Amino acid sequence: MTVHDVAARSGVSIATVSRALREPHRVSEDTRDRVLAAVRDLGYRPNRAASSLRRGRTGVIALVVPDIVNPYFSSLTKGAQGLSRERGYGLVVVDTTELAEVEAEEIAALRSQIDGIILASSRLPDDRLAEIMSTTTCVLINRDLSELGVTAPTVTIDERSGARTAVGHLYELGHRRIAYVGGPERSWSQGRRAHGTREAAAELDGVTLIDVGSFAPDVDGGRAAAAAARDSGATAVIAYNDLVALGLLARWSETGIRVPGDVSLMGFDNTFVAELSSPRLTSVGADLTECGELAVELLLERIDHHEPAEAGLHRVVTPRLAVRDSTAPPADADRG
Amino acid sequence: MTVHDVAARSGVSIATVSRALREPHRVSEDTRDRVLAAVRDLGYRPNRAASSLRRGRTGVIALVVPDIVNPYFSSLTKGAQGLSRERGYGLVVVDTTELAEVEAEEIAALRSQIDGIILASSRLPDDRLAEIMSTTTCVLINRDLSELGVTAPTVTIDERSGARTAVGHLYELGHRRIAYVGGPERSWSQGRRAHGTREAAAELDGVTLIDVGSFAPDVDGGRAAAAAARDSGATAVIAYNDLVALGLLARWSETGIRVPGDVSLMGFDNTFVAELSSPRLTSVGADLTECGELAVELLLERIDHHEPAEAGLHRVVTPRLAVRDSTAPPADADRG
DNA sequence: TTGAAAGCGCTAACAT
DNA sequence: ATGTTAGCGCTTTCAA
Repeated sequence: MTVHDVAARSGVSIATVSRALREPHRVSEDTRDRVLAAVRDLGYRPNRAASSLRRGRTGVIALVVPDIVNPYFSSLTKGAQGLSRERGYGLVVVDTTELAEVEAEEIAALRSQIDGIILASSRLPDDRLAEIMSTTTCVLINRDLSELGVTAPTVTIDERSGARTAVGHLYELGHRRIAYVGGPERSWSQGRRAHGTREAAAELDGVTLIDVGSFAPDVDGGRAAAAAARDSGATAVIAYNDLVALGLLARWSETGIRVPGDVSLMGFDNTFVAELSSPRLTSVGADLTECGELAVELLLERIDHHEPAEAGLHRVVTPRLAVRDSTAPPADADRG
Repeated sequence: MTVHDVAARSGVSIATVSRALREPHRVSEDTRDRVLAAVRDLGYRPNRAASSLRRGRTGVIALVVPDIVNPYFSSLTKGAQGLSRERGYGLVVVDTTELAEVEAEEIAALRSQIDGIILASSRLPDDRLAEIMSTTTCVLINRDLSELGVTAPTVTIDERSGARTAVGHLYELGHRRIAYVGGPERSWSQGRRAHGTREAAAELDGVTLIDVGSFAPDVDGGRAAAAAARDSGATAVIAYNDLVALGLLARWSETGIRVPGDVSLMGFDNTFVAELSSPRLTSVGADLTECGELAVELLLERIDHHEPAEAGLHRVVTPRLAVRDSTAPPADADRG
């Protein structure tokens, strides 16, 4: 099935077939109808390879994530996939298994074969990333190179706002002694979240924030932090993410500590795992599906309208609070 | 960067450049070295669109899944992605959001633009699927059309074996009254798992299996089934999948029923969520990453060696038991 | 072992 | 409004 078949069937030239498909308005209504009818009848689909070769565009974009099994990234992927499909673009997903080398290699391999790349939570150092940004059409998620003078389209989550929301929620419940169980020190989100909680606590009357330290960003990290978090004497604990919170919850439940009876607990990210436990986790997080969509939108804007990597191509997503069952007023609330 | 640049730099014709890359053995060692050096120096990468157009192959395969956020499918995706990358193929991921229509439409759109498709847990009816199989290079995961006379490459999980393993594990612990909380009636896995548990129970001395009914395959389904499962009087419960098990666990914990103290609990699939709870879930499941890899392997075999859709292109993966903390001997074990 | 040349299917100038 | 035509970059006969 080629343009020739369609042309023959509808009695026009192949150029008209191509036009009827790509620029319908540049063709008379009559011919257009005939061509489109032939297209339908024959089940014709333009050959993407030929089109790509000629146009210099592939109609494919890539999404690079550290770990697709992580619900954070699979949600992002879902959003990106949905919108790119809607816009007629193919989405190639690359899982780097958290390895910066794999990421760099894949980006290099993909660069010339696709129209653009979305890099989610890149594990690459700033300088390598800046270099890539200058030679590739791409959008960053969870990364901001503006301090480096590199102005790239980005989707970021306002982690500080999220941290404030988390602390504020606990404050309003009556908590004054709050612990924060941190994630990996080098993590971008961890920096923002730790800073945000500290800052929010400092601005609130009589709130003490205890930093429990850095832990692995998974259930085991949470389990490892459980004792220290409890010993901090806090009436409420904020975990680096939902998985860490679940780890805390699991370990505490094994040692007889009740949530929210003895201590309130909050997660970050509000992924679906927050709904899995008992009590269900109160969590604050951005709509990751939306983040994925925004990234695609930004990228396609840049691709379709040939927009340069100007400033203004930023989207900041504000995390929202999902109150569930793991937070409640502190036990001594009515006494205090 | 084109073949011409490389040709010029290494003093050969473009044909030789192409050969040095695609059929190294058909080029003298000397020239080959020179060409490859030029390739490296220039950072040349063959243009995929041009190559595709000429060869009639795209070097891209697609993976179609109902829901990428479901850990079952994200694990599958991870495996498929890893192997296809290793083999030099791009992987386009499509999330159908559980909609058969979207699935059908996407398959039609992709068909001519890629080398093959992997359909995971297709939501399409048998006849539609059979039709697709006959006109497309593809591999099925979790589906078997052989009863329909359609012989397609498939990766299936031996659900019956898994069910036997689950029942056997509980039997050995001393359980004799076992309940099964089923998933959606129309689900392929549900049929096999329900049947397998029933069968295994029938073969074991004095085991009663109670079918609690069909529920949604998620946490809410588990919560909804909690009372009925408990009222069945079983000393152990097998859930349709890990999420359902987690729902049972959560609801029970809220109503004062202890696991495994009062009742043992097993999940299916052994996804990462089984590690999230307290107690951690004993679960039986196949290595989904491996299933994804197998599917890619099967598909590439078919693509690369032009193998017809012969029988023999089947892989059956046997689920393995992961014993964690949610199963233990029944409370009256030493009394009985 | 290497080179010359045809063309994969499409799009976009250019011509009518 | 429509047709003619020249390639996009590569692979692959065919010839040398």
